[in-house]
Amino acid sequence: MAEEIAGRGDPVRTLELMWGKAPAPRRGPKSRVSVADLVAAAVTIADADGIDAVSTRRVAEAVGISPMSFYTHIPDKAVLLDLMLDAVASPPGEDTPANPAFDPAEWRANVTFVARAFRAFYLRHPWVLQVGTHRPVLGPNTMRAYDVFLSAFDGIGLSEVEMDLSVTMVANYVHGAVRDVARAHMVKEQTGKSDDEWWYTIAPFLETIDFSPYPVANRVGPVVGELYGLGDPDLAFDFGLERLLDGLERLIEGKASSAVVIPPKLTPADREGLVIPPLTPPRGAPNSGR
Amino acid sequence: MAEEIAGRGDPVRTLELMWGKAPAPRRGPKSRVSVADLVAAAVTIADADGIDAVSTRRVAEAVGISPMSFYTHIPDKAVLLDLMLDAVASPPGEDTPANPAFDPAEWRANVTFVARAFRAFYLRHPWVLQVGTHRPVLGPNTMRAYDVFLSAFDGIGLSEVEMDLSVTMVANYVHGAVRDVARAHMVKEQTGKSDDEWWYTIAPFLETIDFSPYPVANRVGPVVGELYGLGDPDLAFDFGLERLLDGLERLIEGKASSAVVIPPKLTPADREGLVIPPLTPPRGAPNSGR
DNA sequence: ACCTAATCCTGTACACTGTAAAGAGTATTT
DNA sequence: AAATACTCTTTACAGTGTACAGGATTAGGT
Repeated sequence: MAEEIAGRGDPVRTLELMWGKAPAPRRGPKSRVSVADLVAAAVTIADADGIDAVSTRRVAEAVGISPMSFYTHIPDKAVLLDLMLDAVASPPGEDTPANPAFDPAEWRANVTFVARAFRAFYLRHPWVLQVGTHRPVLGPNTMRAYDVFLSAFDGIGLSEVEMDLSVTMVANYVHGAVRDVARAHMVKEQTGKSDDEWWYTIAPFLETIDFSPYPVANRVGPVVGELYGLGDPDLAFDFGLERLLDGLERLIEGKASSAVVIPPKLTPADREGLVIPPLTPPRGAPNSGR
Repeated sequence: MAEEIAGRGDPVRTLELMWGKAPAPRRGPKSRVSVADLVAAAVTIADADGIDAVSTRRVAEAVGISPMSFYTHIPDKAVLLDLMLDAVASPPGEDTPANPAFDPAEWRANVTFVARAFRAFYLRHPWVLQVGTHRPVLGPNTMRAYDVFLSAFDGIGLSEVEMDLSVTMVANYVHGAVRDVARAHMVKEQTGKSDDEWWYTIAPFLETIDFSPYPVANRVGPVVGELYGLGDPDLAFDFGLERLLDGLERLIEGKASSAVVIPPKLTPADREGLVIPPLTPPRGAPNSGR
């Protein structure tokens, strides 16, 4: 019942493993398995049976070593989760060109594209939504995804800070919006019960309840329900995305003349010379440019 | 390692417990504890020590019964999670008036208010973010929160469907945006390590890495880092919210003349007469109207 | 060739988890 | 008084992450 949270292991050790920069062992027997093998096995399990099917024992068994041998290669389960997140952020078979050609004139289409790709990524690996990451996963694949994401906002008149904030905004929105759909998918697979069946199961009970204390919901709910049945996640996603794009457009239009939106409140400059990577890389990768 | 997902127990039983409509027992000894006691204890534990500290044994012990007696009152741990979510959605001490007076003329302020309140709710109960809900929590408190949320969008020229979509959009955005902050809080409390320390720990390693394959990120990252240090979550939140509001404003402005935005694609009308509650109540409550 | 140190792999063990099963005690209905 | 329905308890099982100790294998230093 340890909760699934990545980013708790020794951060440097995690990064070393993620970038393949762990110092090569000088003595001792050759490993029968590699870290990549373990991570790949874990991802396979997670894709198939969900994140709670990923146990150190099962991963070890999948690659053919004994349970405790897992810890020879990966110090923690938390580290495994980090490695899984970066591994899945850009599937090997679907590499993207080094610099995706985003025409700034088509920025709405570009942002829509990366947002949809990001969403598709979550739907392909829904377990990612269940892994809480309280630190950015600074792995190569995640960085790549962040770079592509950022590129969609490049050259359209936004400052660097605004670009980062915009990526964060869209990524956050996508993350929030995809939850319901992804979970619905998972539940359908696991329990075989669709949303419709669930509603019909509880409908008799709901009829016994007085909804008058919730007047607005009571007015809106039935209308929405009749028009869209039990909800159209794709519609909801596009609706929100369009609003976001309109909001961005207004920002871009107003940039030329209007006041600066982001106040540059400098922090004490004792960080000079320090390599500070991006603040909030998206968790996972858009499967962009195919 | 069972994953924390609510909404898996018998839905009707869950609803009965949530609305206090479980049939009163006709015989047998009086209960020493109530469902509300158990839920309250569980929430206390979650608030204090995080969601993975909430075990059936610990909850039972907290109310003074033996571990298995838990199951006399609550069928599942999944049901407990649902009950916790609705219980926390509107703390007893902070009740709101039945109809919060939202002046439609001030809709931007109103939406900002509910969004901020929603965000504050997550920061007060960060464990809510770790509980995956694949079904809406149709409890009284959650309904109330949804109703208040909806009210902020009422009377400003949006259709019912657009109101629902707008609430969903804002709720999704807030959910996504609050993750990092909430987790940072939790980690700070649990490990005593702040984001800054984490960055300084990994900085030496990061300097050994070639970031040139990520040109845009490599350009944006340092600028953002220098201006805002390790990130200003409040700023990022407000930035995204302002864009959202601008997008909504454009929608509202264009409503009078322009074409209908939402195509009314009717589903087969075999749902007539069925009471269909709101599609996607927000998970948790804005602490609105104080 | 030997010894030592580093490394991989393994078995055992512990404290947890959710909860199934069975039974003991208690209050109400018949 | 007997049957019933309910609360609460004990025991038990299959899982989990991982600490610890030891055995097997390789390379470097002598």
